[in-house]
Formats: sequence, C-alpha cells, structure tokens
Amino acid sequence: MPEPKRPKGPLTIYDVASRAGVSIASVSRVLNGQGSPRAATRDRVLQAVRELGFVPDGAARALSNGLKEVVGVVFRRGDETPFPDEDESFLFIDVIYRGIDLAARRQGFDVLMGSVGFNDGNVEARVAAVGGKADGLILHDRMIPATSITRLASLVPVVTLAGTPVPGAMNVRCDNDEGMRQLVRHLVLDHGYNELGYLSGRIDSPDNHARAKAIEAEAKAHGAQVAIGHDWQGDYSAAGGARVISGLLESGRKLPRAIVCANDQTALGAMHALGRRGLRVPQDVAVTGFDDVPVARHLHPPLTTVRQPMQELGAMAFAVLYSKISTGRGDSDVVLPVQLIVRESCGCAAAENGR
Amino acid sequence: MPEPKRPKGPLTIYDVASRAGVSIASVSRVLNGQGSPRAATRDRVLQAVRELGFVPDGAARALSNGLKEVVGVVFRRGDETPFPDEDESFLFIDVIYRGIDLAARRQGFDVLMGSVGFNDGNVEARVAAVGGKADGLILHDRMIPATSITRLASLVPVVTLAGTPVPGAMNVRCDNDEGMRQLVRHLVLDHGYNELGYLSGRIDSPDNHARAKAIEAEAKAHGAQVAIGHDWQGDYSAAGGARVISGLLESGRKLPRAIVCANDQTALGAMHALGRRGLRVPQDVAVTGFDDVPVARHLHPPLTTVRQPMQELGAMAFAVLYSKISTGRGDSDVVLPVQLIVRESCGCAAAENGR
DNA sequence: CTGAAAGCGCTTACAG
DNA sequence: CTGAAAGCGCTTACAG
Repeated sequence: MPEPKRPKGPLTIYDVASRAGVSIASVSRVLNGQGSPRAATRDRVLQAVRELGFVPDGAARALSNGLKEVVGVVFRRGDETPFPDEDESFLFIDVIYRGIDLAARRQGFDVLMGSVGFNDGNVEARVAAVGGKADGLILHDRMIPATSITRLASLVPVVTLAGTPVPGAMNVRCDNDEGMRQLVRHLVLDHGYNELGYLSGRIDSPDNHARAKAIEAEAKAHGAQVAIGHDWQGDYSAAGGARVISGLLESGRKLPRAIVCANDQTALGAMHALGRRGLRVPQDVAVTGFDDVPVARHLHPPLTTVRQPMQELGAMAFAVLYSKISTGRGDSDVVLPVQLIVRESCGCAAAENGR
Repeated sequence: MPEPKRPKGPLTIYDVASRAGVSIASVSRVLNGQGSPRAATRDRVLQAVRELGFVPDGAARALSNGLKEVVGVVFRRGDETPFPDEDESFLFIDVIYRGIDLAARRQGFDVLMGSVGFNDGNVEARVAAVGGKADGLILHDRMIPATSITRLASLVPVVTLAGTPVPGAMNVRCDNDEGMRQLVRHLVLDHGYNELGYLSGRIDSPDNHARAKAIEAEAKAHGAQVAIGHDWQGDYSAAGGARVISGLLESGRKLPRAIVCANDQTALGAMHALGRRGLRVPQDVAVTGFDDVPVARHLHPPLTTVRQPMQELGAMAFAVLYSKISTGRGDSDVVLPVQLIVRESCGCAAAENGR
C-alpha cells in the first residue's frame, strides 16, 4: 500500500506535527515563515507537508489571525438571459474585476464574488453575508441605500465604485466631469457644432447625472445649445439609444448637429437607428460615446468616445481597501483621470484616429 | 448621542447576547433558525442584531460547523493585456462563471475566484490556497497536472471543467464528439462536401483532441477526406486561424471545400484571411466554428457552429460539487449535450438560419 | 529554537 | 426553551 496511512478526518496541522515529530507551533512557524526554525526542523515539517498534501484551513487561519485574505466584490448583473445581446456590459464589469483580481493577487488575497441579479430580493442581506466572509468589500454603484452602506462600513471597510462618496465608506471613480467637458470642447470648439443633444443613461445613475451636468455646463460656457430631458432619456442600452432616436425622428423633430451619448452602448444603438433612417454619421449627425468599450473602434465609423481606465479603477479600489485593512486608513474619494479618444464619428478624418 | 455605544473591537455574538439579555447560544439559534426559541427571545435577539448591525463572522462559522459555503473557482486568464482583441474568450469564461454563480447562490454559497495568469509561477500553490478557503473547487481544463488534481481531490472535492476525467476528481464537459459528428454529417451529407480541413486548437487541449478525433472518424464513415496536422495547427485564437489560412494559401495549396475550425475565434480569423485573398465564404470555401459565441451570428456570413451550453456547464459543475459536499458522493463524469447551429457560412441559405 | 496553552467567534450536543 | 461548555484548526505571545 503506497498510500500513506491517512488519519480519519480531514488533514490538520496536528497530523503534520505528529508525522514530523514536532509541535504544531513549529509547523505553523515553518509554514508562515515566522521565527527562525532550525534547518532540520524546517525540512522535516516541509517533508511531512509534502507527503501528506497538507493545505491549511483558511477559516481557521482567518479566525486565528483576524485576516481572511479575501476581498468581497458585489456587482449587479443581469439575470437569466443566457446570451444577452448587450454582450459588452459584461465585458466591462469583467475588466474592472480583472483590475481588482490582479491587484488582490499581488497581496495574496482572493476575490469572493457575490453577484446580485437586477430583481433579487434582500440584496442587503446578501451583501452583508459576503461582508462577513471577507476583510473588505467593493460595491458596484448603488446596490444598497447609502445609510446601509454606512452601517456596513462600520463593520468592514467598504469601497464603492463609480458612485458618490458615502459617509464612512470610501469611493473610487473616474473623472466623468472632465471627460465630458473635453468631449464637449472638442465638438464645439474644434468642430464648431453649436447644437448638441445628450442621450442620457439610466436616470437614477450618479454617473449619468454627473455627465449630464458636465455637458450642460461646458456647452453653456462656450455658447452651445444642448437638448436634454425626457425625450432624450435612454437607459445605457443599445436598444434604449435606438428607441430615443427613433422617437425623436418620428415626432418630426430636427436633430441637433451632434449627439452625445451617455455611453458607448447607447451610441451604438443611436447609430443603428440613424442609419436605418438614411442619416449619415458624421456627415449629417455626429455621435459620440463614453467608456471606450472594445468594439468602439470597430464601429462604422469608429466611435469617438471617452476612455475610462476600468482596469485601474478596479486596481485602485483594491489598493484603497487594502490600505484601510492593513493600516486602518485609506483615501475616501479617489478620482481617476479619463482620456478623450478622437476617432471618426465626431467628424474627424481617419488620419487623426486615436487608437 | 444617538449612536449606540459600540464595544471596542469588532462586533461579536457576545455583544448581541448581552444587549438582548440572553446567552450566545440563543443568539446563534435565532440567527440560524435552529430549535424553537420563544417568540420573546426571538424578538429581543433580532432587535439587538438590527440595532447593532451585527453580521456573523464567516470564518468562525465555517470553522465551527465545517462548512464555508464557498466554492473556489480557478480559471486561467490572459495576463496584462488591458483590452485584448480576443474579447470573446473572456465572455466565454464569464458565461460559465455565471452558471456557477447562479447555481451557487441558490444554495447560499458564494464564489471565490482565484484566477491564474498564463505565465504565473507556482500555480499549484495558488490552487491549493483557494482550496483551503473553500468547500470545493472547480478547475478549468488543465491548470495543474493530473496527479496534483488527484492529490488535491483527496483534501477537498474537485470538479474539472471540459477536461478529461481524472482519478479522484469529478468532471463536467460538453459532448464534443457528438457535436463535431453532427457538424460533419451536415457538411458531408447535406452539402455533399467531400473534402474537409480541420483547423485545430491548441495541440495540448483535450477538447481539441476530442474534436479532431471526431471529425476524422465521422468523415471516414461517410467517405470524405480530411486535411489535418501540422500545417493546420491553430491555437484557438483569431490570429492563429488567420495565420494558418495565410500560410496554406501562400504555399500554393488548394484549400478543401469546407474548413472546420476548432472554435469560433479561429473561424473568425480564417474568414478574415480568406476574405483578404478574395475567397468567398461559403461559395468558394465553407467555414464552420465551435462554441457559438455571441458574435457568431453577427458575422458575414453568419457562422454555422456548435453551441455548447456554457451556462449549464457551470451550473452542472456546481451541482455535482454540491452533491459531493453535502452527500459525499457525486457523478464523476457528466456529459452535456451540444446543439448544431446551422447558419450561412456552411452554405445554407439565410432562410434556414438557426438563431 | 521550541513547546504548552490561550484565544480567535462561532455552533451544537448536553444538562437542566 | 435555554445556558454553560466543549470544540472547530489555526497563530502567537509566553516560558523555557
């Protein structure tokens, strides 16, 4: 029987200790690089670990040293649709997630994902449960009320993503305001468009709110008009963008010279709808996006947009959280710079393409 | 001071108990719905919990009752590329992941993601660490050697995805063989093509191996030739697919009537390369994929392919794992049916389109 | 350098 | 129905 006789239950540090002929304290020290065990001790422990295939129990470690080495991340995601047509929204979250993941890995943390469907009940309970299993929490946008976030934050460090800072919690976001202002300046000053429309995102989104305010302020500063409001209300989806444009066109409304969309998805839908009516982009109407999702550069024409550093957003969220976890303090509102990506849908020539 | 006086350290069950004037045992029972506490007890506990904002510590619960309610999932993913051009590969993993997530959520489990970069060192240690923090492990394809999987599986239940069953571990996969056979029958019997080429995936992939064997066997059964081998070796990427086709064309080789690609990405690259040489799909050369990624139906022409039920794959992986965790036994090799999706790249007319 | 022992925050028989 | 106590598998002062 080549199989080493295994103790009954799951393997514990006691099994390793007895096999190596040392105390559990020594095993622990060797495994964690604490103290300076004698080489002989080290070797015997390591060998026993190898022979037994021992892996320390995470829960016990966590309980003992007060560190789980786990970040909780809760995103909201669509529910049952197996292959939704808005493929990209996924990708987007995925990129943020990757930023978190990469940064976490560097510190030996793993990521506990607690996703929540759009129409799930008791979201707060779910978030709390994830919080109980982690050293800190990264929350996407407005999943739970601000007061709940504050309460939760007294229990475990919390950073919100792309939201508005909430008392007690930390926040990391992109500079929507500056991005939108750069975009407006490009359209108004470089192209001379003086009539813009803002095809909005979901009305309850802080991002949307920030972008709407920025476009209005900057347009005003340069003497341009901006159509905005109920008739222009989309929902961040391509379908929503198309719906708004169709509605506008059907009601016989004259479109502004440039349509600034709340995000790339919306721009995609808008361009579709315009194309169906025989309107050319950018000759008849210029269209811009926001996000710079991967397909943006492959559209016809390639989409002028604002790139948000999503991966850095994720990495920064972890960094801030980690700082709070390990030192007890962390920045409460980090703003990441965005970048104007000029392609052709604004009316620029192919040569000037941003990549 | 509306703020209730908070104990020094983090909140524990003792704080709740003393505030409610009961023992910690009662608090635990109320929280977990064990026993039948008196209504009065229940209420006082619940109120104390609410007032304090108490959330039980996951590590302590796990250690105490031997259940972490966490599934570990380890995928391999690309490393630093911020916005890779092969966007879809992501999505794909994401869909599997969603299946796992949905199924896990239903049982109150959360998902611990421990991703691994393609050129990360000590993958085994990482996988083991994740294993130590979870009740069970879902592993993508061949991340670590079979023997390591077997060893790990003696410690914690393991299910591998889309791989070959490994002793001790469980496995869930799609029916590559049947999918490829259906595809070949369609090409040979329905379209009458008797010369096929198999543009392969990574050579070390079990999936690729299974698909290659299936196409050879089925082609032979129906008297068709299949070109395969070194000159036809891709790597699952669009770039790889394009490279193979270009190489073939440059060497003056005559292409077979239909090119069966190892996956959709490869087909995408192949179609690009064919287009660049002025070859028409499907009139000059038919092309097929495998996977049915979301963009497949939007290609020109829409791609005929085999749909793998990725979300179910994930859900099934969890189900099998959960069964093992809770009952001690689970199926060791589950095969999920695939579906032939006939679109136009095989030569079928638009009307016959699968969705 | 190393071992015996306490303690991390829960759950759950075991008495009452 | 409820409380006192043991125990889950580790880590880490504290002695030696």
